[in-house]
Parts: sequence; C-alpha cells; structure tokens
Amino acid sequence: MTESPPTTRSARTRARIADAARALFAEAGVTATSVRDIAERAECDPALVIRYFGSKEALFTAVVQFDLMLPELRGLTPGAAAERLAGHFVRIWETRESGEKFQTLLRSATSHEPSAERLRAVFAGQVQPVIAAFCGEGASAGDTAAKVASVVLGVALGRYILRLPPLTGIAPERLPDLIATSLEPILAAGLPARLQPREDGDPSP
Amino acid sequence: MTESPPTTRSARTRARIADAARALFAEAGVTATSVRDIAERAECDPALVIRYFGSKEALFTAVVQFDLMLPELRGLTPGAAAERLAGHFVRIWETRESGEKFQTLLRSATSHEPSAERLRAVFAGQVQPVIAAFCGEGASAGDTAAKVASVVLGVALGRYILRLPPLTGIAPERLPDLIATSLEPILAAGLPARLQPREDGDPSP
DNA sequence: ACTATATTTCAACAAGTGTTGACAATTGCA
DNA sequence: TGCAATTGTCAACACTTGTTGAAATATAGT
Repeated sequence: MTESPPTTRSARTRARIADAARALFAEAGVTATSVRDIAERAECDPALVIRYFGSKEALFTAVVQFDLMLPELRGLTPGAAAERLAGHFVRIWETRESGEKFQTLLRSATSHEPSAERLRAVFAGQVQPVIAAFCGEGASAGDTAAKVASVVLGVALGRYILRLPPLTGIAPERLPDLIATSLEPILAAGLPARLQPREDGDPSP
Repeated sequence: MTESPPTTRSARTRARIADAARALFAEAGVTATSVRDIAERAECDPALVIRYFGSKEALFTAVVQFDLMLPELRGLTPGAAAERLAGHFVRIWETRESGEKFQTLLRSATSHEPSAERLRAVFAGQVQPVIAAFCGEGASAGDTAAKVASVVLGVALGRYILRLPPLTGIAPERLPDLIATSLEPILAAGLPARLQPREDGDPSP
C-alpha cells in the first residue's frame, strides 16, 4: 500500500515530482496544471519532470493508477450493502493519496478525454460487476448501477470539486450514513421481485 | 423565452458568436475553447469576438445566464415532489439552449472558478429554498438539499459529461421516472416526523 | 586526484493563447 | 454621387505552454 522510501537520489526527486503532480492535479485538474507548476512545487527544474516521466500525459497516467477494491455485495441485505458501499467510498475519498487520485480524475474528466476514459473504465470494470452480482438475475442491474453511480459521483462532485455548501457542511463521520440512506432504497429496488419486501411493509417470515 | 431574430447586421453576427460560444463551451468547456475556435464556428474574425463582448470571460458570463424556474413543492407528497423535480430537470437538460448552458457550467466548474461560483449561486438561490419550503420546519432541510443536489448533479455529470454507459443507455422518456425513484425516499425522509409514514407501513388515516 | 557516471541546470524552440489598434470594406443617408 | 458611420480584416503584441539538447555540476569508484 505505502511505498517504501526511495534510496537513490534520482528516485527521491522522481517521487517528489509524482507527489507534487498528484496534489496539483487534484487541486486544479490536469490541463490547468503546468509542468512548470509541478517543478516549482517539487523544487526542481521543469526539464526534470519530462526527463523522468517522458511527457506530461505519461506523468498523469503514472500518477493516477489505482484500484477501488470494492467489497463483495452478493447476498447482503440492501441496508448492509448500502452501508459497505458508502463507507468504502468515503474511506477512499478521505484518504490522502487515493482521494487525490479520485479528485484528479473527476476534476479533469470534464475536459480531458483520457481522464474520462479512465473513469468509465473504472466504473465498467469495478463498480458495475459488484452491483450486478448484488442484483442477481434481476433485469434491472443496469438501472441500479446507473442510480448508484449517480449518487456516488454526485456526492463526490458536490463535496470535493464544486464545494457546494450543503455538502461541504457535512462532518466526515456523518457522511457514510448520509450516502447509505440515499443508496439503500436504490439497492432495494434492484433486487429480483421475489426478494422484495411487500409494499404494505409486512415483515418477511 | 426565445429571442426575436436580430435586425441589424451587427446584432446578427453577435448572435452567431453567442450561439457558437454556447455550443463549444458545452462541448469542451470554457478553458478548452479558444476565441479562435469560436470565431471559426461563427464564421467571423477572432477580433470580432472580443469587439462585441469585450473579453472571453465576459462572453462566458453573457452566454451562461439562466434561471432554473423550479416549481413550488410546498405541501406536495414526496412522490409528487420527486416527479416534478425530476421532470423539470430533465426538461432543462434535454432542451438545447438551457441544456448547453447547464453543461457549460458543469463542464467548466471543475477548473474554472467563475463557473463553480455560478453553480453554487444557482443552488443556494434556487434549489435550496425550494427544498427548504418542502421540508417545512424539518431540521433536516440541509441534509435533504445535499442529497437532492447529489442525485441531480450525479445524473447530469454521468449522462451528459462523462457519458457513463449505464446512464447514457437510458431513453430520455424513462429518465424522469428513474430520477424520481431516487429522489422520492430522500424527500420522504426530509419531512417533519409527524408527517412521516410509519415504518411498518400502516397507511395514514 | 582523476575519471566515468548520474543528476541537474539553462536557454531556446515552436505552437497556441487572449487581446489590441490600425486599416479596409461595406452600408445607409444626404 | 459623396460622406459618415457601421462592420469586418489583418498583422502583431506579450505571454504561456510542452518539450528538447547541450552544457554544467555533483557523486561515486579506483
């Protein structure tokens, strides 16, 4: 998980450059961050950035690699699944390194195709399957994934990128619960019919 | 609502420039769209763009003015309120001019502060009050507004900006309903306790 | 100390940006 | 037709961008 501290001198400045880039990309997006900005923050010459990573695009690619490592949801109740999903995403967002990577992708994706492409790949390859497994043979897996993605993306965008007051005002500890309550009805509706609670609320036997 | 067609020649090219800018801003964002791009699409000289609007920033401001004109929700049931809200937003998104304006803001806001600021102003001034009115004296108006904003922003981002397959795959006619089902439980939870349906589902008298 | 390698600095490039002011063309009015 | 105002064109400015290659410095091995 955590990188071991680099030994050789070049590896150390290489790491400084990567750290600076990750932070700046997250704060301002890829296109709004210049190679010179990165170099200044890493306290080195702009030419070194290119020398060590080949190009700005390659630096972006190197700095944004990550795995959501979503938990398995198959067989859980909607409430439990919503809790795990919400807690997992909040943990990713509030952890510095993974948070910066996620913010970089979200912030850049709107006018930087490689970022958008990576986000699409992450959702198709990691989120979609987990939701489909939860829904079982329910034909509505597509709709459910769409709704889950909306909520997750919406919270992340509003809180970390747009900084909308209603979302920034929420304390981090309350965040998982708030997301879970939005997610639970969505997940409940995604289950196959015979597993659904009846509308009049009669508890299942 | 619709502008009357311009009479003088300068007003006509001014309108061509505004149209071109609105479309390009929506497609690529403000910063990724150059004055020369706009001029090319409007079939005029780049200098004219500045002449007629003063600066690129001023052109952005002029082209992005709009009013959500949200319906009043006070006193509605959660289901009805969710339906109206969802239908209203979808109509905005799927109408060319307002859709382009919304996309411009959303796409640019991630690395263009004026866009972010305008989005925040729209939510604080237009969405928040409508939700607060619906919630009545419920103390949870803030949370409810946060959740509503998440869903709305998330759908718009995923469908129109990131183009995530699960969201782009939904037919426009099905979209309002899909959003409404996400919104309804959120709005229901935002009502003051004495108006809430009991957990065991007993219908109110 | 001298050499060879690793690391960094510097100056410059070509391309693209928003913006400006001087000039040319077109239009409408007398 | 001639004059004046409106509208459009052109070339250039100052600046920033990613990237490059040669030169300078620092580090380590003998």
